[in-house]
Amino acid sequence: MVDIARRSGVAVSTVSYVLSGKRVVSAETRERVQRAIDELGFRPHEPARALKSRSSRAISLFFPAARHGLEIDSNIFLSGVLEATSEAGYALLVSTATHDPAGIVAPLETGRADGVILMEVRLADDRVDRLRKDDFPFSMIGRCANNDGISYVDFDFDDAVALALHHLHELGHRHVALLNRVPSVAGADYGPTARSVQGFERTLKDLSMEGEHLLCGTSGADYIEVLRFFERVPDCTAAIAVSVTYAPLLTALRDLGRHVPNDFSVIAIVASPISDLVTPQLSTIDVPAHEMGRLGAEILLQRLAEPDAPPSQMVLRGSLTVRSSGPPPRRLSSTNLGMAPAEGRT
Amino acid sequence: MVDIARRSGVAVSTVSYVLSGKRVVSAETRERVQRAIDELGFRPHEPARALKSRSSRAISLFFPAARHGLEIDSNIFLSGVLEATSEAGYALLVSTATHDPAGIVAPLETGRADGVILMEVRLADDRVDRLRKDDFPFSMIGRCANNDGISYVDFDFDDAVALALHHLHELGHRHVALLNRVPSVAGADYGPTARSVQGFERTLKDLSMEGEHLLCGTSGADYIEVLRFFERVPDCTAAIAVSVTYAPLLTALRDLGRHVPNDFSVIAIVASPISDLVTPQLSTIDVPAHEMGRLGAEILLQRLAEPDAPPSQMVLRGSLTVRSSGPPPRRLSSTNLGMAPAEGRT
DNA sequence: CTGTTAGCGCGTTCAT
DNA sequence: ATGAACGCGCTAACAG
Repeated sequence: MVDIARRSGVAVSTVSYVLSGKRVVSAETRERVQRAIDELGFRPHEPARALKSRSSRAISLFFPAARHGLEIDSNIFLSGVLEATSEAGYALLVSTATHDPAGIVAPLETGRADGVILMEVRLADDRVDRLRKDDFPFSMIGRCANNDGISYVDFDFDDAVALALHHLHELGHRHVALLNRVPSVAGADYGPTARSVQGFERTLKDLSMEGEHLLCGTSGADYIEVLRFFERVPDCTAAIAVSVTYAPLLTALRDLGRHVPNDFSVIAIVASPISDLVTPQLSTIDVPAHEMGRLGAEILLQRLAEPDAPPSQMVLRGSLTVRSSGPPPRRLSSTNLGMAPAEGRT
Repeated sequence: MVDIARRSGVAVSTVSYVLSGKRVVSAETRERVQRAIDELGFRPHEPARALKSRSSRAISLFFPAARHGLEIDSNIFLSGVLEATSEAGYALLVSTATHDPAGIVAPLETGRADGVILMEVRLADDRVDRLRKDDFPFSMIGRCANNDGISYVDFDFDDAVALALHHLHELGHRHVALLNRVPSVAGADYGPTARSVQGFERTLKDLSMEGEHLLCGTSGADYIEVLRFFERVPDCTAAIAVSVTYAPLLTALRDLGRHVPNDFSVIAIVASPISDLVTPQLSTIDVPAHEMGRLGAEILLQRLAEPDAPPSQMVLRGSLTVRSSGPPPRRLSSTNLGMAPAEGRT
């Protein structure tokens, strides 16, 4: 910087002001300085800037997939976060911390990041308590039971399941399963699981339907549990699959000889572009993961810009996309083991 | 730091040395200093450390998924990278830069990162030229045509396709399609595409088989192209699907009434844990994405530690996992449109 | 084995 | 509209 000051015949402070724009600089000198900057290929040194200004212009994202490899959705969230941060000129750090509260504040305490975005938020989350204690800036993709003063974006799983259930009811189903991931993935009181069950039970009652809640793993042979279940409960003619649980479900149904969608209906709740990867194509409720990532970052950046502004809290609702997959559902009744969706229970 | 020096009755430099371990400190004073650190909850300020030591202890990963949302694999690579960096005490920055060479050097030039990991490497890559020009430390997940002096990990797509083709030949297939993603995703001369085609054509010749190379998109209705193809070429009884192309393929086959694996064989080349999500379960060649991410980071970190060490260059080979999906392949010949795998062409 | 001290590159206050 | 000078928190000589 001293080089470029000399080269353009000004003081270093003037160079700084040209860079930051925090003081009026005459058009002429500004241009002269700018030329020197371009010619020397000068780039301001971030750590020095951060040291002096006490702001790293970076935020840290707690990234779940670092631990359990199957969170294919988190990718989409990440792309949204990245879009927002880079537009705002912020760098994005991904942190590998677990749910341990000490890990989550490390980037903040060491001055690596100005704020943190949390994912996989639990209804009662130690990390949130820790961040609140020192009033660190953060936002959440997801939400707790008590969210006073916290900015977050969340998806309305309660509503999504209700929506799915209504659709299945219209198709004639009267006995439906809800599949959630095993708690090991996101902890015991994981918001989406809790709230999807809530919506499930309420709507079952409203529509006088029967239903079962199933927790299942996704790797390897976990599908056998699912298979056993549907073997035991043949009346169950449809399922709502949250996230990657569609995989064990579809494998189990295939092994049971139940054809989707002719013999069995499935609605998957998945991050939006991933629904294109599911085969056979299923009706889905798409989680706008990219947008949620973007919003999650934006509300944090806003809080960094105006610390005293009121928190942004939003819950996004999903909408149903009906896909007709494969041949139209004319019945091939002789080959069926299960019930036909159009008939329901007798 | 001056506080903790006073509190433990030593000089600030001693505190620094306790922290870094770069000088021998007597067990007694070390413990005294450490106690003060713990009591005051002191954490060294990273930007200051970086300013003085000219090292950010951070590396930057160029993350493809920021642009096109469907690279579900990149997640797995990321988790591997994250594992290695965090173990080494490095922070991980994800960069949203495109293939533009200016973007890739930004974190290096501003002192935000000490090195860069590249993904989606092209056979001739501008970014690589740029990094080489200023001798910036970097590693690649993937490789160029000319890799002199560069550390990289890559997957042997040539070998993988050859392996798949041999297996299909043993099953009796004589006409096979290779599906790659459209070039728009990764650029015109994308290594995996080029090398998979290479392995395909060589092995076709070796085994006297016929084959076709197909580029396809994955979103929405792209599968129709694939459907048209297999309608036009009914002799083709098997396919090798690279990455997410399995989705349009399976959808097309289903719409054509060709049952997998009874009427048609598919081998997918996918990042390893993702193969569990594919329904129906397919025989796969798994790309060890997590391990590749880990290695990609490790070879960069090693280069940062010993700049003069020879570069590490590794090409990982895949192995075939045969999955029997659904009912055993007894033939239901009346319902078939296509050829049976066990019979091949007549 | 430990203390003293001079910057690292930038932002910013105070002067002019 | 511009310059001079100090210090952010830490590291690494150099001295003892």
